[in-house]
Amino acid sequence: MEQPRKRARPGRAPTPAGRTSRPRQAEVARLAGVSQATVSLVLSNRGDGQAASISQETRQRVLDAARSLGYVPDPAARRLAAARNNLLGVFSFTATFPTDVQHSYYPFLVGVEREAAALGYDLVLFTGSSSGGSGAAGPEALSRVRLADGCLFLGRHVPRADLKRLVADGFPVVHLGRREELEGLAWVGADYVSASREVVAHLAALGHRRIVLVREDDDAPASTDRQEGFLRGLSDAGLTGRPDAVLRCSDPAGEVTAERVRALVADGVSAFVAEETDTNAAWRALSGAVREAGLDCPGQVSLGLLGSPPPDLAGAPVPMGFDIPRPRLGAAAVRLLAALVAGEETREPLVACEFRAGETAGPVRAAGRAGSARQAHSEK
Amino acid sequence: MEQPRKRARPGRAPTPAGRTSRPRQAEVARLAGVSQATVSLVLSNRGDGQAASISQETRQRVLDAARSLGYVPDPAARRLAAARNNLLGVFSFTATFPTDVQHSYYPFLVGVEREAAALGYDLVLFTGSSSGGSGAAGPEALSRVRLADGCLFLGRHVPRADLKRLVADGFPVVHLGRREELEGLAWVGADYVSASREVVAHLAALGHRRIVLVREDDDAPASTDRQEGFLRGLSDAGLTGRPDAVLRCSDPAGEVTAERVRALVADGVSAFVAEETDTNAAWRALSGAVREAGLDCPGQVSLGLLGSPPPDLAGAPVPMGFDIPRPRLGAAAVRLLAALVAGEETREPLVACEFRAGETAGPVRAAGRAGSARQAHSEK
DNA sequence: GCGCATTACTAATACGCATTAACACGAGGG
DNA sequence: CCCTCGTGTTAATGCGTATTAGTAATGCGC
Repeated sequence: MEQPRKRARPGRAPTPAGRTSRPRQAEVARLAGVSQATVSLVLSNRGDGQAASISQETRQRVLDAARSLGYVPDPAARRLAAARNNLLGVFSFTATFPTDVQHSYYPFLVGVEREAAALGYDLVLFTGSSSGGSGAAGPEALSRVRLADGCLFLGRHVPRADLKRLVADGFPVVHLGRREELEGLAWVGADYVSASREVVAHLAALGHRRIVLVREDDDAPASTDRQEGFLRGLSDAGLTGRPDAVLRCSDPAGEVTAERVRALVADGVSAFVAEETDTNAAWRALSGAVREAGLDCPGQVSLGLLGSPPPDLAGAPVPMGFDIPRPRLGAAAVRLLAALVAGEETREPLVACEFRAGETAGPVRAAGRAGSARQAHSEK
Repeated sequence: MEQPRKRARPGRAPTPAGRTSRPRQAEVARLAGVSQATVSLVLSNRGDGQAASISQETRQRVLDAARSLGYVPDPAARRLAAARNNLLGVFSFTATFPTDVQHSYYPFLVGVEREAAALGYDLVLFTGSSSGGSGAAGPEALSRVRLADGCLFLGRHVPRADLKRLVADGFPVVHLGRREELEGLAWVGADYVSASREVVAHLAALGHRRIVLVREDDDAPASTDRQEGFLRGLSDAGLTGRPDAVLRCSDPAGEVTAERVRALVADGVSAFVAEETDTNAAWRALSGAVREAGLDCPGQVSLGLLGSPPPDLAGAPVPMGFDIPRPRLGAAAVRLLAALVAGEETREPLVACEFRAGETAGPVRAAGRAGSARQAHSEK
């Protein structure tokens, strides 16, 4: 009668609150007349496969009970119990849905969503800029992602330190966009090298012998890659890259003038390609200059854009070039992440771009010969 | 010494796996020479506030220990213990990120994300089409949303039955877009009535005495609301609504012709407003007819559009009217949902639209007095 | 000095699920 | 008839944290 240690149990109040709590495995178990453990066994084996010694009948009873109660496993508990919860995180340090749609990750998310759905994952969007919740945007912010099985990071503003920490802890992380500086960080990116190379190859196939790349004065990997692809494309086609094949300018609008273009054309250049950047300054300058110079675009001069056309194209001919398959990039990132979560060691970092024929490239005209370029055209 | 029941402890293997375990509160506690509970207390009170009786010294020791070990709380455990997971679901029966950006929920999501972040919630995106997770796309799909603390539904294709079920179970649900048919379902919508009223008020203030609403033959609440607001606006301004103030047509393009518009203007009508629909047929017909009739828009006739301008405006003057504040709608939905989750009973269904001055409305010209069409043109 | 309030902290849960040793029950095998 | 297997199910645990009852220690008033 002395109840040795019955100290009016501490811990939590019997019922958290008035909240009509969602059903737990325990409730499902009660309804099905089995134990909670059985429910867990049945539900985790759901896929069918090697039923771990649960009779068909029991299994069915449990499934029925679960459905009728609308049971859904608690992701947190699931995760805590060292399992997985079929949740993939998506984290961007800037807003994922910025007001300025132009800079959004939307196209990526299209692919991310589709692929995640296909692979059976749901997406948790961690709101990175959140100053809300508990505390500042300190380590807390990034540590929340651990609720998911793995996390996809968008943008280049992800704090290095936190990322490193996650990677070091063995948390599955994939960065969307090239990011080689961080050892062990998985990432996916577009293959600008091959794509640029392909563009050059197409121009070469159209008969162009002198092609000039207009790029900005910038050492981002995206720029470097394009240049590398461009040069490789040239050498593939047996066009030794003359030093003036690359026009690197800090002020495209000022440097790529109609005169200059005309001069280059007179010198034998028959095609130009511009790198793609945020502003697409190179492309704008180039296409503007060509128009101003009174050159017929697909006719006398071919143009290429190493990337997607600017959104404000509006009537202008679609440039030949390549499209960055953003949705596919997103999908690839998800696939990679899923593989990491599953413990596999897949590597699939680069996604191919799609060649876009466009309307700004055509065969070299025989009539378009120029002064010192006579030899170049002699084969016509 | 006989160890009554020491059954070689079941449960999990001593160490889950190779996972490099991050420090736990227990380790911090050991280092600081206190109990785990103390660590929890110190760390959860982080913000400062009313220190729950922990001495400055201990507090500091714990904080130091935590920092030196690089402790980060495990969100899964945190949420498990707190009996909520700070997750809000977002469910759309069509893909959340459709390829066709035009029809996307993007503008809403902008607000949803921002508000969720501000309130300290993360977002779980459920895809209706998703066959993923653990089950088919059947009733299972909708039941998955229960994994969040509450859920936001987008679009009008949400199956009634399932929604009803969720509501009946007391699961916090908010529908984005008016939805009154379902008892007990919380929703947020735009206040078309007030906005339409305001548009009319503006026109009245500019001196317009005869205003005509062009609407399609459709009984959607959105249409009805606009008409109601229009009529109220008229009566506010003391302009008794003549029966012919509303032009309801099943084929706007065919019915709203240049002739008809000219006739109406001749009859004294100085302003037209069109309702907004998917196709904006009414607006297109109206503005086309006015142009065709050779009427100067802000000068001889004022036009209004009860909604957002069509995306393909391209150079045409921005119509006067109102904008549906989609981001704010999203934000309001999140606020409402958060309130429901917290057990509050807030009601904030209608969000005000923003009046847009545009360029298609101007004061009535003194010369534009009615009578016959002759006068209307005489000032030319 | 004895109650009583206050302060500083700890012990003991509980959260919901996965996991696994252990048990119950028959079916053969010797 | 006992013992070994196999099969189906359960009891008991742990994951890492939050919470609360409880304890020890101190201070205060009379």
